[in-house]
Formats: sequence, C-alpha cells, structure tokens
Amino acid sequence: MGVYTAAHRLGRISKSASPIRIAFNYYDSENLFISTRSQPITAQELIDAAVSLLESHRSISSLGLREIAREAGIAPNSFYRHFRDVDDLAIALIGQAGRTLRGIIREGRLRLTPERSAIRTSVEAFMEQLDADNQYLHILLRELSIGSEAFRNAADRELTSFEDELRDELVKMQELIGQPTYQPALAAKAITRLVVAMGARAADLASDERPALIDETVIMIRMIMVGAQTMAAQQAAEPA
Amino acid sequence: MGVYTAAHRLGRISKSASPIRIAFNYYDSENLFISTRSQPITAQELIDAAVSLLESHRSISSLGLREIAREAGIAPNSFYRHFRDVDDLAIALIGQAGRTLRGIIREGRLRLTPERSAIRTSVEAFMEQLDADNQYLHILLRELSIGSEAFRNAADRELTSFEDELRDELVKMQELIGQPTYQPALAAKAITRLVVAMGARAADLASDERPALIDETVIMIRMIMVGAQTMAAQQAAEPA
DNA sequence: GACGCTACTATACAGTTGTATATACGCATG
DNA sequence: CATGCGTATATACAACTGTATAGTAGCGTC
Repeated sequence: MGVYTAAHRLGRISKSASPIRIAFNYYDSENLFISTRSQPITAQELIDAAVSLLESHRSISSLGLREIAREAGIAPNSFYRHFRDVDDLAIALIGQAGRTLRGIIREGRLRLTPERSAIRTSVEAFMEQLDADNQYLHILLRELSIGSEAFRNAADRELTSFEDELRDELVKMQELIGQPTYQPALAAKAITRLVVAMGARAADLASDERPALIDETVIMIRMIMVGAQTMAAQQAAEPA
Repeated sequence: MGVYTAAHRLGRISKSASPIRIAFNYYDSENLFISTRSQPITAQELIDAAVSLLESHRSISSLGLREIAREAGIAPNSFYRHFRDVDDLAIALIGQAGRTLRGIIREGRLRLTPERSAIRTSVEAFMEQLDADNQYLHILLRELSIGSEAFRNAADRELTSFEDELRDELVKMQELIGQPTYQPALAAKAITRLVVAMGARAADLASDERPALIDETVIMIRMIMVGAQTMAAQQAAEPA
C-alpha cells in the first residue's frame, strides 16, 4: 500500500488544501519497512482491486481509472504501466474469471457420487459460486448483458465452454445408459442458459431462499432432459 | 427543443468562452415560433431523451442528469422539476417499458392461427421487439442484471407478469387438448427465462442470424413442454 | 397593476475524471 | 562513478459532473 490509500480512501482530499508531504520512507504500524515510492505493483493486484470494487451491482465499465488506482494504493498514472486503459484490464479480468470458474466446476464433478444426481450436484456447485468471495461468477453474469461488445463476447465464450463440456457429458451418459438424447448440443445449451438465468436471479436473493430456487432449477433441467429423451424416442419410432 | 440543444450537442462549449447571448424568442429553420424560455417540457420527453441515449449497451445508471437534460434540450436544473434524480426517472422508464411490452405480446397472441404454432408465434413476437425502435426490450433485459436492487426488482416484476400469463395459457391448453402439464408454473418460468436469455444473446447478433436462433429456441421450448407433459403422464401412471 | 405561482435559465462551486508532462528513486550496466 | 532504464510519484489542466442559489418570463387572481 502506498501513500494514496489512506489519504484518499478515508475522507476526501480538497484540491485547495495545503499540500500534504510525507516522508519517502517510513515504518508502518507493524514495523515493516515501507517505501512510499518505487514499490512495485503487479497487474494482478490491480485486477484484484477492480474486483473488490465490483461488489453489489456495478459493471466493469463503470469503474474509473483513478478509482482502481486509489483502491490499489498507487498513483493514478502508474496504472498505465500495466494496462492501456480500464477496458484492457476488463478483458484480462473476464478471461481470468472464466478460467477460474471452469476449473471449479470441473473440480465439482469429482464430487459426483452414485447417490447424488449429476444434475443436482452441478447446480449446487454453480450456486455455491454465488457465495464465493471471488465474485467471479457475478462479474461474468453481469458482463454478459452489459458492457462493450468485446466484453459480452468474452463472457459468452466462457459460457460456450460450459456448454461444450455439458454436451460431451450428455453424449457420454447416453452411451452409458442407452437412453438417447435429441439434439444433445441444443439440450446442453438450454440447460446452461437456464442455469445461468436462474443463477443471476439467485444472486439477488437471500441465501435462505436459495434452496427453493435450486429445487426449481433441478426440476426445470429434468423437464429439458426428459423432453429431449422423449423426443429422441419419438423420432426413432416414427420414421422407422 | 430549447436553446441548449444546438450549442451543446454539436461541439463543446468552453466555459471560459465569452458568454453566449441568444434572443429569448426566435423563429427556427422551419419558421415555427419557439421561445427559448418557459417552453414547457413533459416528463415523457425526458424519458424519451433518456431512451435515445441508451442505444448500444449502456445501463440507465450510467446516464448523467446533465446528459439527459442536454439531449432533451433543457437546462440541467429543469430536470429537477420532473424527477428527483436519474434513478427516479429510471424507475418510471422501466415500468413504462414493461407495460408497453406486455401490451405488444398480448396483441401478438391475437395473430395466433391454427396453422402457426403458438410457441413459434410467441417467440417471433418477442424477437421482433429486439428490432423495434423503442428499445424497451433491450432496456428491460439490461436492467434485469445490472443497476440498483430497485431496478432489478422492477424488471423482474415485469418478467413475472409474462410468466403468469404464460402459465394461464398452459393450463388452458391442458384443459383443451387433455394433455396435462407437470408443474405448469415452473414450466412457464423455465420457458420465459430461456426465451429472455436467448433474446439477450440474439440482441447481439446481426438480424440475418436471428432465424437460426429462433429455430433453436423453439426446439428448446418444445423440449420443456414435452418433458413437462411426459412427467405428468409418468406421475399419473405411477402412484395409481 | 401588484402578487404569487409555475416552469424554465444563468451562474457558480466543489468535486471528480482521464491524461500530459516532468520528476525522483533504485538498480543494473558500462 | 556515471548513465540509462524501469517504475513509481507530483503537479497541472481541461472537461465534466451534480446541485445550490438567484434570477426571469408568462399566466392567473385579487
């Protein structure tokens, strides 16, 4: 943390106030040596600062360069050392969010047991992310509908990877239990988009209302899967 | 249009420039008598000005009071005569969007003919609104995922009205053709949310890619309906 | 004709923003 | 030891924001 943080975050600094002078080097309250200058900041720290500002319901594009720099504790101009502008940081952030989430969901599948349905397990893993402190899922859902074209496409790309993984799983399942699925790619897409939509709504609810929403979502997904399987059976019977 | 429009919209006005003095009354290029003062502006005109600024992908909360006033052609302070602040205008705008859209969709149902499926007709009516020049659907979809809690709840309320109307329709249909639906309220919710999600994505696509998306959506909805009907049939057979 | 009411405008102010320019420190290299 | 590079900071500027205060034109009423 540099010199900007304390002065700017608590209270406003008036431009007309007498200039504040701080020694270049000092020991902070924990006796750690801190240089107020030339303290290197990483791009990741800037991204983290942006994430922490994205709480509640702000879009990335509503963030100001100065705001992010203030949160990270550096001078506004130091931002340029790491990113061209806020949009540049945003693209990096969305990519990071997608990568992280896919890892988490993939990991969640390992928890799959014969007792618990695959659907419920996946939906729960997804919804759990809403409570996670990294906020990545919220950010992704938000940028999906707002922000520049580039942001939305970036977010949509992350979502499409989910769809592809789910489709593969549906096909695998179909071979396993011999129950064919009509247009598995479409079914995967429907399920993904539905879960995302319900997740977005769940994000607004208190966590004690979530279980009901999860139950609803599971039934909806079952409707899609039963429908897709029934349609496959009808198709097989009809043109025979 | 008042005196602000011309000067402010084309080119910037420098504060340090010599003060601009304009006669209080003048005839504009079409020889309409215009008073630069005391020309009453309606709240609706302010809302329309806001809508016209919401093109592409901006959220309502990103609009500035001065910006809206400039677009409407009034002095910034005149805004306060009609709304407390931008959020106040936003709530009015969302409500108006919802009411308008429900009217349009309801009207679209009147086009229902035995030849064209009810599903396809509804989806097409919905997607048509994406191209409408009033931008209401875009605005509603956007505020659903962004903006203050109040905005989201307002948008969600509008969406719930759609669900209710659709559920009634499903129940009516069920009585008509004798094919029961499992949990019609949930099926209606799934369909509505799915259409909205697909619509949001469709909004990003060129209009020649829309038909394919409509086809996809229709199949997805069919999956849900077939699934809900199959599950109703299974439920009826099982505990008997 | 004076008064008040409504609907607007003008000016001003403090705060914020993005960024241009100049500067200072620490470190590695010659 | 001097030079230059990398990384940070300080200062400044013009543009913009929301809004406080103080007007002013037009209209209806006493």
